Amino acid sequence: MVSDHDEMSDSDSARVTIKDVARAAGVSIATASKALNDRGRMMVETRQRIRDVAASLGFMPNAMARALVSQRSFTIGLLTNDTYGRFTLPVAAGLSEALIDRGVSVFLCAFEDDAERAAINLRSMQEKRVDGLVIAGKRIDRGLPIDLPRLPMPVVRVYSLCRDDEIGFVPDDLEGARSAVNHLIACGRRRIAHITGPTSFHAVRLRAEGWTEAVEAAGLPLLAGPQFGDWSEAFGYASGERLLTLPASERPDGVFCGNDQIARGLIDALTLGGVRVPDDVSVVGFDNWEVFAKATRPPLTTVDMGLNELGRQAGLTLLDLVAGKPVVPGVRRLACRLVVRSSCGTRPL
Amino acid sequence: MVSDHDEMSDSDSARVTIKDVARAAGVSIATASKALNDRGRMMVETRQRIRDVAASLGFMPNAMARALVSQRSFTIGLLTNDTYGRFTLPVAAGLSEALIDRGVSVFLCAFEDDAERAAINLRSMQEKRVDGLVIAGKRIDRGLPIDLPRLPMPVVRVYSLCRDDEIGFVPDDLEGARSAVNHLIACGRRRIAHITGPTSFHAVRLRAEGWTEAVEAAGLPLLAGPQFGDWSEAFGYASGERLLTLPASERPDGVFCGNDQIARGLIDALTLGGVRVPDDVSVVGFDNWEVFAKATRPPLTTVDMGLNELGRQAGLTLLDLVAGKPVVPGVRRLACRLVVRSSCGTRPL
DNA sequence: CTGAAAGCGCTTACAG
DNA sequence: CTGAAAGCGCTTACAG
Repeated sequence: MVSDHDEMSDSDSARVTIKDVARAAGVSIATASKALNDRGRMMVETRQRIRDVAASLGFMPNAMARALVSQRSFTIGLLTNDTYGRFTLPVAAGLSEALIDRGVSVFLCAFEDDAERAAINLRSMQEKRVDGLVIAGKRIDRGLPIDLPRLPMPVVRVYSLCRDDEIGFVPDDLEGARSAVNHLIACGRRRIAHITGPTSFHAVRLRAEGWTEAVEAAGLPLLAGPQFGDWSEAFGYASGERLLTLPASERPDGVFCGNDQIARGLIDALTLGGVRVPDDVSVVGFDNWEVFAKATRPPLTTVDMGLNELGRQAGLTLLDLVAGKPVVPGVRRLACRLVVRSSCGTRPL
Repeated sequence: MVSDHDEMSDSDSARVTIKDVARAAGVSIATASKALNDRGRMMVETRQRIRDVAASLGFMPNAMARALVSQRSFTIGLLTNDTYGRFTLPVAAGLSEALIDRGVSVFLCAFEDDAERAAINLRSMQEKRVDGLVIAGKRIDRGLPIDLPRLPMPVVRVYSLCRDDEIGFVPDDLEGARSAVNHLIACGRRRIAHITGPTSFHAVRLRAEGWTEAVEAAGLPLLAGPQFGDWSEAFGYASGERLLTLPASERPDGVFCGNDQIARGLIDALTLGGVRVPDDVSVVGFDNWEVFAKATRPPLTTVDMGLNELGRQAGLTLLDLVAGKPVVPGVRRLACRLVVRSSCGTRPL
């Protein structure tokens, strides 16, 4: 049987309270509190002695007691419907990293798109008195399947739909797309196609717009326009097979794909059909999902959305809000970053 | 400026305390508490009236106050060094789903293999008085980069090294491997190879053992023995190219791969070399990482480790421990499940 | 410079 | 059946 944790020795830190520290140091509780929190004025030796005693006793302040009086729990909730964390995980990593240094911990509430579970999680966060909420989604044009009835705490959104009076962080898809296309152009490509996901996604429309703008700005042809499909490797593969049926003169020499999976499928089909990447066709992806991007043959040049940074910024902004600092509402579009690998060949200097 | 959350109306639920409920219902605080917690004896009408009042006021009990007196925070910590969540995310999903129904929330503490950050997170969990800790890793033969100095709360491990006197949950790699090989045999394969990760992983050794046992039990040849390499698609691809150089008679007709990425690379190389999967060679993977397994051409038959269930069980066991129930120490190996897709052909009935 | 007291929002014996 | 009181572990004015 396992019960180590309740056969406590005297040094059991969880049970040491500030009262024990005060007694051991021969001071009052109030003084102990002040010494440990570096507040008020007192003799340096007294302060140091109290701290030494606390350390030797293994004292750890009870955050819940502290929260009760300070009305700050030093916790926040991360609500997401992205259970498998394709987007949320990098966001969560950036978020907690930024917050842990400030003593705040994050509750992870992930639920499939199930309104009831969402409500349970939300209620739980309210009872636990989180200082704020980060709401993270898996697309920028959808909210979560809960309405948030005037929550009594600040909310920040990440990679999710965001009303004008709310605060949100999303990647700058438009600029990311432009940089992908400009890279293809810099690599000497002139016939640049765009193969991407379903038009119902706002991200798809933004990326297509970026493609259009950059292609037109360079005075190049828009070819057949963006090819919309779904986000899968299978669609990329099918698109590749279609390109193979084109006469070589009508084939694009560069393809900007809406995500890495499409790019992967496309490259596989081209390779199998004897078209060389990047020699014959350059390909750029979107997402920098490393497990895909690095494993593609050749490794994929792709656009990184900076999800980590999105999480970090969201966390810091939420903290500002909690502290009562004024924050301008609206959505922030954070810069994407092109990660160059080998699928476009070398950019001429 | 955004500050909705502090322009509170009277119905602001976060500020409604049990005192408000008691006053509005015309009873004492103690009575209100009893009514809301369904404890003690009292007139049903009184109880109901108090509840109605609480509901109409939007009362939500302050979990921290409650925790302070009950000495139970109804939170647990999930400590992991698997920042990108390949393993931890399914575990976390299973864990929180099992716990949310019991009112317990989970703190996510992910850190790269960085002892200092680990220590900060651990300390934070202790100050927040989590009821217990789940420690999740990314391999079954390594602990986290922290030593856990006799923690004052129960600990359960998932997908991580586990001492005999601790409690841990891991997948049954041995049996999972056997079931993969037996499936190949049932599909009529006789020359079954094993291509897998580095021998330094205990999981690799267990899976190789399962392969050996199942192959020998069927009276089939062990061929060249397991081919150890790394976990990458690139290694799978190189292995496929090597198989292509073999005379057809010496080629395996079935391959059990140590993970899905190796299987993916292998299949790509075979396909490119004109060897058909599953017609000429059947392939089974390990992990059921859906984004890979489903996108492979053909879709991959593979072993699912049941990480969700691992998380669920870990959560429930941790709750037992918290409740003081005796739990037999040691590591539990949970069954894996073969997910049949198309990479092995049809199993003859 | 230090301490006694009140209070954060609850629950739990214990009286009535 | 109901309520007054003590207490969970802290912090924060406020006195001394």
